[in-house]
Amino acid sequence: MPFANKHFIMAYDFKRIEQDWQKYWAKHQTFKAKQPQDFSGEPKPPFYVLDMFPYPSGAGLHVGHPLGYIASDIYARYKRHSGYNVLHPQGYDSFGLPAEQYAIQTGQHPAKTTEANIKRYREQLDKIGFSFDWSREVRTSDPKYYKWTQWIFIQLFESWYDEAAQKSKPISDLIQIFESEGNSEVQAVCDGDTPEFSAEDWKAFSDDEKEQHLLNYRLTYLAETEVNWCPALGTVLANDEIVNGVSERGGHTVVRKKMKQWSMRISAFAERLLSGLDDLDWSESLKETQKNWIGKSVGAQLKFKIQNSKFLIEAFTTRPDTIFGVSFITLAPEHDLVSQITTPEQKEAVDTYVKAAARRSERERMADVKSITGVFTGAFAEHPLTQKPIPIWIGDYVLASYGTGAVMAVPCGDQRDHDFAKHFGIPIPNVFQGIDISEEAYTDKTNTTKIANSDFLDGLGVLEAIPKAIEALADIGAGDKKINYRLRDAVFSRQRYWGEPFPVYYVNDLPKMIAEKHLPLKLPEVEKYLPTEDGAPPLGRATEWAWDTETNQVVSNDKIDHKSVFPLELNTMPGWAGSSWYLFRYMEEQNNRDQHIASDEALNYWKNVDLYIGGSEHATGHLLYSRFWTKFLNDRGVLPVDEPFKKLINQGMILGESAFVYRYKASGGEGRIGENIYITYDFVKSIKEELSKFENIFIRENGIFDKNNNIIDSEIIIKYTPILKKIFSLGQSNMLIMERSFDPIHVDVSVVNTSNQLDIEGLKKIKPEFSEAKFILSNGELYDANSSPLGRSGGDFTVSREVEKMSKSKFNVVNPDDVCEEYGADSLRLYEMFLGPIEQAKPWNTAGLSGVHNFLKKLWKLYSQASPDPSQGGESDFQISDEPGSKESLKTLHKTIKKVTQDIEDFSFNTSVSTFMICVNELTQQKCNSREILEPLAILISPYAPHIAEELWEGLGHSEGISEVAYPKFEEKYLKEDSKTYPISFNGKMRFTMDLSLDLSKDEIEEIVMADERTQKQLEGKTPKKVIIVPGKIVNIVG
RNA sequence: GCUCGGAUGGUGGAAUUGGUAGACACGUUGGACUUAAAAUCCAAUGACCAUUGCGGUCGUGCGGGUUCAAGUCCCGCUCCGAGUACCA
Repeated sequence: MPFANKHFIMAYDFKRIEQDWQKYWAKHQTFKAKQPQDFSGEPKPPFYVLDMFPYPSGAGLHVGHPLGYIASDIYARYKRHSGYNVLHPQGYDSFGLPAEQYAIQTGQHPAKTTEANIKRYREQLDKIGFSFDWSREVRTSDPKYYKWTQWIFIQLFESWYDEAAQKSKPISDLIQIFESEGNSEVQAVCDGDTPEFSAEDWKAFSDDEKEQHLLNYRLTYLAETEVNWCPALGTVLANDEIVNGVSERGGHTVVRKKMKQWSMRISAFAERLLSGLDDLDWSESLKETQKNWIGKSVGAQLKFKIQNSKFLIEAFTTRPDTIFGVSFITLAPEHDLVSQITTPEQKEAVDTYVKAAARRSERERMADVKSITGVFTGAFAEHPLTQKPIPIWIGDYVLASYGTGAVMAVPCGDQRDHDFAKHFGIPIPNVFQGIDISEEAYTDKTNTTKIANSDFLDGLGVLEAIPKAIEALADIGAGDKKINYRLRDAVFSRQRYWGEPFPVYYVNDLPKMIAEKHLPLKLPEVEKYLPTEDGAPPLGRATEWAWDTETNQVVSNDKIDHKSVFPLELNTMPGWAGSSWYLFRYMEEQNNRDQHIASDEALNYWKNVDLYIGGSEHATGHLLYSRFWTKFLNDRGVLPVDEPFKKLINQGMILGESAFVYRYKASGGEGRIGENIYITYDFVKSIKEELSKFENIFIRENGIFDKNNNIIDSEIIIKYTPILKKIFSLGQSNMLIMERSFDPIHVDVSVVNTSNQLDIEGLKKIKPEFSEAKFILSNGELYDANSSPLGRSGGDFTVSREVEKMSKSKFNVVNPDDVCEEYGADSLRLYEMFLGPIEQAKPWNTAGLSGVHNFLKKLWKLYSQASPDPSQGGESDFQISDEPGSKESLKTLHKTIKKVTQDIEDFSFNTSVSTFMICVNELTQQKCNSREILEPLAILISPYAPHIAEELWEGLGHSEGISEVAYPKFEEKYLKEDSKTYPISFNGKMRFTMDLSLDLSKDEIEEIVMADERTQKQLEGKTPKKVIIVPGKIVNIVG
């Protein structure tokens, strides 16, 4: 902490207390969850509280990370007090890109850095006093763990999806069906271009052909998918690694290119992923996000013949009723047919366009609605009902990965089609009765809209026309009803080193699985973590990366003979592989994990996560993938549940308050002062305000002028003239100052105090580039390397602040270790909760910590009237009376029990901290030291501030820890009120209050209120029109 | 662009089912204690007007609406944040 070198003598010695109890918990394994077989008598009901999987980054934890952990810890501790056997584990999602990037830069093995990062994470977590059961820790990069990730991959490979049964089934079942009846009848989810075959055909296929066909059905399969390819780096980039269309590292061009990759057939589960949401206790907004992501839409898939060609274009539409309004078709530039149907005259234009489109990211294309681009292919499709020719265009607003990559464009009914048609002068036929579509499309879908100019659909409402149109199209084989999902199959290959290897080798280019008993297939060693020179993934650098099918071992690549030794897969799995099933691994204890994900007893006992807390940024990634894998593993009998997380709470982000110093930048060639002058923000702020009036300012020997050479005589300028002259005294007689003369530069928040003053020497210590810098202080003095830091003449140097995401690169990270050091873990825990609602984003402000810290001191005092000085080795001197609590104190206590219990159930932790503050303030006022009150209070607060609670509990004379003591019971009788302070309002405005008995009837209240002289004064003799009385709430007199 | 959130004093936030806006803290100011500082305690603190006192007007991002009563419900906007399919 800035400038903090204070040693207070405090009665509440949090350092000693927190260390002692953290040791005690570790020694007694206080938070170790029991397995069902561990209970000798009556078993406790299970309750599973889980935090989202942390990635152990090199930066360590900042105060934003523990927010969710503290909330879940409070809930877990509360559940222990309420008699549950709580499973509250923690582990690491330890595969990932950052470790690999670091490995590329430094050559260090990612396993090594990951190990070090985990160690640091653990130290930081331990200091906060979480009630984690560490005996069950998992790490995704541990071969004992990823053995089972690989195993699940194999199960997916060995499965297909039976659409009729809505269930995944073993692939052997499908083979049987193929043998007996071919594939024409089976309702299986498969690739769009799967050809039909009979039982005879099947039997006649070679083994390789059979395998080729089965790949169309397997739940994980190889397919051509588009990736962001960076030729210069020879690798595929994440969208994250692309900034403004070029690679973040090096700024190289990125193009989209097709690559053969593993995919997961998550789309098969779309309907179940959607309907399963209904039974989940998740926030409506999160469910809504998933619903929209899955994107179910009902419509028709239409086929358009292409004139003079054997090809068909398939397009999905939700508006088959507008079929007579089609005036063109747009294909995605990547669409397979583009090269086949483009006419020679249009070839050049189309090729150019396709190339340009490949350079734009999908997101860019989606976001950009303003520029309308496209090219005519020269080809025409045929309208299925009118046989009229329809021009085929390509346009980058159509995405290849969405639907069929083709749009049947109806400009009168869709705004983008309308814009496109207008831009290229394509006709816009109107199919709506009495609607003007000359300016914009008409997108209303209600039945009151009647269809026109549409042959047999004329006069029908939209909702009646849709089925009729589908029927007509189906009759001539041009289309059918179809449910479409936006959700696409998930690409599962990564061209990375630091991930799970696929348990796959290739025979004749066809993938074969390594037998389960030979798992795990361990990650090989490589000399560099970069892709190979010819663009293969990093595993292409491994010299020992071939599979010997006779010895069932990884052997040297030299031995590859494609007879018994085959090449292994070079890609690795994505981050979400390990995190999609980790919750089930925790259910089993470490020593019983070899033979399975977890034992059936464990899986059946814990079932799924009762409470999951994590960020909403996982809404469409992790939370969808893990639901998918859970459903799959449930289908295949591995898991007893089909949803992973019953209740889910999203934690908001904690933002950082970045600090900026302002560097003077000489501009326009007029300034020759070094670039290393920093100016206090008070000054920059004032001068910037002035600049908004004058645009820029010239400083000359004879005064300060605006750009028209008029002397400026503003107050501020006069005030700052000495400083301005000082800044520029270094030689220039003619200086220009403009808005951009002051560059904000991030500085570390640790060298700035709560009054926004910079510790210049501190900054120089951590940032050597500032050692020669000159600082202009608020009193106009110059502070530089030559002037003695001790000789400062009272001037401050201030910074400006801005709320931003907390990140290392913005130097606004606050480390929880520092907070624990200065205020203690209990203060940190309380403060993180006190900051605001758990689900809301909020800025971190260290200054506020003293509030909760003071509260803990007051709490301590309540129990120990006169504690001796702990630095003298004094024991806590608790002053507890065995007298019963006063009526008042009992009321305070029970009010607190009621509110805090309700708050925990509602995850409203910030308000419970306030409630504790009110409670302690009241009890202090009441001079309460009764055991009857203070014992339940210690239990109430123990989920929030467990260390102090344990210490108080011990001080109260208990030898067993507090963590499983029964939670206090609320009793209504202590809160009984017999009167209420009524607000008396006139026309809705409160004017005064009156204490009235709650036994009074409406009429009695009215009588008393009307008789009051204040009422008469307000009414000024007038008779009120109406008097509204809500007993127990309010009186409103309407005049 | 699309999807999902959010906006209340100088700051973080509170406010049950529509019923006393600003609880609880931070900060600031003043005071007590002290040689002094820290710590601690007490008081004031939405803005404006009035003031000896009583009091009054405005006020929950903006513009409308419903209601006896709106931070809360409805309609239309503005700005900010997250996600957008290879960051985790």
